[in-house]
Amino acid sequence: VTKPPRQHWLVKSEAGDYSIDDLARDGSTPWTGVRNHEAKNLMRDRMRSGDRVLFYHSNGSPSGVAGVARVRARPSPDPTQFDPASPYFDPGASQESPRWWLVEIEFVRKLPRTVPLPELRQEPELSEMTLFRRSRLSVQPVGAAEFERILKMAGA
DNA sequence: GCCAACGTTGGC
DNA sequence: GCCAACGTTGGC
Repeated sequence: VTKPPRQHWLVKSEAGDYSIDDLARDGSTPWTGVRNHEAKNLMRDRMRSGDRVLFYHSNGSPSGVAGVARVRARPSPDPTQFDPASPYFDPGASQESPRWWLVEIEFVRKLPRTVPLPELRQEPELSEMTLFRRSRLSVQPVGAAEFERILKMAGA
């Protein structure tokens, strides 16, 4: 039996909203609130338990990759879509046919330093990253070589 | 805080 | 089905 190839991802969060330190404290967290279909489809259909994830702080000064996480467990419906009190409530979703899905994200480590976006942009090996072309996609694939390169840049 | 990019909504 | 208006994201 051959193992499936390891996949790599990047997820974004504003540090003031939910940071790598928050994830370290919680251990793991359901990645709620994604309301973009492409990002949702990646979580529902492509992510596998054990996949490695770069944790990116967006809208920061500077923005950048701050930590490493991993995917845990199977995709499940995002419960916030059913909660009228949640800002992520979706009146068009139902328990029978959920519209939004998530995976659990588990803390692995905080990087020795946050690798800032301008530095990522300057690195030739990273020139094809989805991050630069699809800046608003909050869950996105990352190449294995890109992933390793960024860890090196962080001094990890 | 500003604004460009871009995804979504809704009128027609 | 087109596209203008609008809201949100995220870099700076």
